[in-house]
Amino acid sequence: MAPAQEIPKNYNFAEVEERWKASWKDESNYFDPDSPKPRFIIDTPPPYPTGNFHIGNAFNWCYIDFIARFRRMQGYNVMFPQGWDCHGLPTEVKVEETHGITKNDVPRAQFREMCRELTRGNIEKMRRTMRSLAFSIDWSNEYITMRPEYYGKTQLSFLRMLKDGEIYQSEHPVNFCTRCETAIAFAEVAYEDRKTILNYFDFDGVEIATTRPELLAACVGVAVHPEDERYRDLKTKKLKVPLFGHEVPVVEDEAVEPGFGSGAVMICTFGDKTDVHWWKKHNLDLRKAIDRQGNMTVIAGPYAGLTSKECRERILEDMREQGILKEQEPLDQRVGACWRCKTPIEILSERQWFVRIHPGQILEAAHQIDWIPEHMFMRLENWVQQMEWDWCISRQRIFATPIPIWFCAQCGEMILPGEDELPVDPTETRPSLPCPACGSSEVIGEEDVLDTWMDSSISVLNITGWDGSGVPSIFPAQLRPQGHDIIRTWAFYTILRSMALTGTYPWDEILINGMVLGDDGFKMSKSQGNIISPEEIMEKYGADAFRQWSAGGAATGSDIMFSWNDVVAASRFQTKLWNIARFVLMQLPEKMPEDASATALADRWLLARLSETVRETTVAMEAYQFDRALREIREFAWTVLADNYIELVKGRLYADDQGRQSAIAALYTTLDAICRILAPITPFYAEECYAHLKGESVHNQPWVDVAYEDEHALGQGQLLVDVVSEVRRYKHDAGMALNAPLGMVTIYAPVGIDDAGDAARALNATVQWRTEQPKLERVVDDVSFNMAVIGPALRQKAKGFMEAVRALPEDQLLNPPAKVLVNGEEVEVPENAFSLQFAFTVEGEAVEVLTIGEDVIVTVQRAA
RNA sequence: GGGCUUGUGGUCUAGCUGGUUAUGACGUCGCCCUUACACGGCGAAGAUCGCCGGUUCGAAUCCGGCCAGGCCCA
Repeated sequence: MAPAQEIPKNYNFAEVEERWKASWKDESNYFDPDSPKPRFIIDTPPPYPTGNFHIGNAFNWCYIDFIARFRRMQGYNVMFPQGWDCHGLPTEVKVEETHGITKNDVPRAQFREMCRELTRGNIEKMRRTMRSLAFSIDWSNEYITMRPEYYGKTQLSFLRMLKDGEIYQSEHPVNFCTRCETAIAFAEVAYEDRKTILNYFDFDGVEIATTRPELLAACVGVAVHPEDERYRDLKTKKLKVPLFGHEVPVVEDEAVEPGFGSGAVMICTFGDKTDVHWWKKHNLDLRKAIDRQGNMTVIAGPYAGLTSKECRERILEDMREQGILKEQEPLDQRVGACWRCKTPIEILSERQWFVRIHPGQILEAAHQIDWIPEHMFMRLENWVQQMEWDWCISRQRIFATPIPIWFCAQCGEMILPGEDELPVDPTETRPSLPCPACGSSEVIGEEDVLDTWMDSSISVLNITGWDGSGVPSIFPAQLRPQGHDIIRTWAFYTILRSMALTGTYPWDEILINGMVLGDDGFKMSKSQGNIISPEEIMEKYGADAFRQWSAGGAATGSDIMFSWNDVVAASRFQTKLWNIARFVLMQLPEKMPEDASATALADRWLLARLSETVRETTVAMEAYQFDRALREIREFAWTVLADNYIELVKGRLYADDQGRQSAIAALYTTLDAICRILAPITPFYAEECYAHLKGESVHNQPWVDVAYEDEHALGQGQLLVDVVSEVRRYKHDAGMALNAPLGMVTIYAPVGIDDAGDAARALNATVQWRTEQPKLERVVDDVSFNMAVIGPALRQKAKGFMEAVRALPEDQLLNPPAKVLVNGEEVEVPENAFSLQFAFTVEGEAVEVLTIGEDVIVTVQRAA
């Protein structure tokens, strides 16, 4: 314990946080694979290494750190790993930007190395922010998806699923970004509102409305509603496509809306998802009019080589010339666009790799997981139920995990590497054996790479030590924390792959956090100008204040608005708490006596309240209700400990009599406990305070266990506190300073109370506790009813009953009858149905009368 | 258009398995620099709990409709 004079007057968060950050050891947070303790494995999100650990990440990680620290103190063997989801387009784009090249200007291997280099630097920047925020990450379990040991596992998982028939390649329509020149999954399609033009034109005698005339060359049919009278004669006819001249069938489909446009729809391969649907259903031809770069193909005839936009204009011009363009009108529509570059996506038919989706199996697994909050499960359910086709996992990019496959140049046979050869890059190396089918050694390496979700969806398999041989012994993990924005991606894909590779669900619980909004209530974005970085907050108020905002800013699961107010309030709480701690430390002796115990009423009351607080906080932490936990702690520390208790016992502490030992014992226990229950939320503050108190690290302490049951202390202590605050209020109202001498205060309470002189010193008055009735005249002033008793007991008779009681004469109210008459019916008076409020009249001397609750009366006789 | 979700004093927020005067913070006003703290203490004002209807003795809380916002999707 540090001597009082060594305790600085002000809490300097910057100095304290810097000092502890430098002295904490990574090893204290390592998961111990050999530990007999129950394990708690957290499948933490691997962020994309942008170099900027933003406030949304920081908020998410605060939750994780609260849990990790709390569980460690509770005796769990916690794994809090840190992953980095490196692959992907943004890094490729950034590299192209900074080097002033395009990815095709340099060899693939060189381009990858440039991406790796950028990523390494970005990861380092983000690690620094994470350390400043005091996240107790297990750095021995860090994984980086671009490293061979990780993407080798991605490849292994690919081969396993390929062998199991869960992965296949096929020519199928896929969402395609013509700017990025890659296929993308539905999860990567962002929808945007756009204005477009609906063009009406003559299609071999039938009026057709389309927003995409450039796809005319890809027209493979015309659809009408089966009951549409206008097109009755068309049914079996073929129509000739204008400008191009090829013939297409007319098909009937219920899904055609007769009211929209002309009621006849042109089917192209492919304008939108509905086209894909009809194309499959009616078994139509495939005509590819747009290529991977977004240019028109040879089937577009004279328009070949044009961009789709140029083609559209030219076709409309030609239609106008031929007099078949009837009308044009503006139309609002939602357009699918690449989530990264916002280019409208095309649906192209491409040879791609797919993962099979089994909706039933995924939902069954998802049902075995506890979703917090519960309703987030529905988001997954809705997504799974409306999946239309399998997950396209191949990408035409460079910085990603290679698909570990070759094709025989002679016979086309697929050649797989041995699992012990992984990782491989089939564009750089050759298979170790010749083609098993024809013996040729001429091979073509697959150039396509894997969707990055193929990397990140095995995060939990990676941290639990999956090596391809069945289910890891520490699988499934205990918890997956993540945001609700990636339920349909990361959560969904992880469940899918866990089922495919281990046959079981990946985690016991999934905790979904909300999104962080700017202090203006809008999503943080550059264009909105409302971005606030964790660094900016830490610089002004420190990491602990930021962490308190994370804990207390919103209920778990709901979106949270950033608020400087809350951060300032958090910082003030730390200042207050620092002063409390300083006061306590100054009172404590050099060495705490072994046998010190709390005996006085107020001291026992404090411990009983502390016990309640610890119980509530523990329940809240276990349920991930960090806002509730923090509220409990603040309420206890500020109101109960500082405003009530310390004010009450100050006199006793100064007086240096025998009661001082009792108070010191209570304060010591309490400060120790506060440090510990606060440790998961404000690790720096708790550590600093605990160091002064005990000279040890609070993070090595077990979670608080103070079961202090004392019903009497709880009730009587509360009465003592209420009396003191009531008399203080009286002093305040009378215009007296709170420490002004008051004279005589007499408290008439039903039970005898020994307050060890605390009330007298706190009020600067002579205080007498009496159990007899005061010699005052009192009259019944009002009746208050206990609805919690009356409601269930009397139901619809409640109203009449209350009227009947109010009407009783005073003597009957004081001695209530067993029954009262309600609408001519005798109704029994339930126990504790009502209580009386009294008004007092003063006799003789000038005595002020205060009442507390129902049966405590305080008289104040002011000094002359 | 569909699914989920939210709507509480000036601002943000708790409560929402129904029970008398609705939580806390910031802000506002008044008094107080009492030897831990003025980043403090003691008080005060301020809310028809989005609107309408229903269930109930009793609704911020349950049900239905409407209005407004958010997220995800078509």
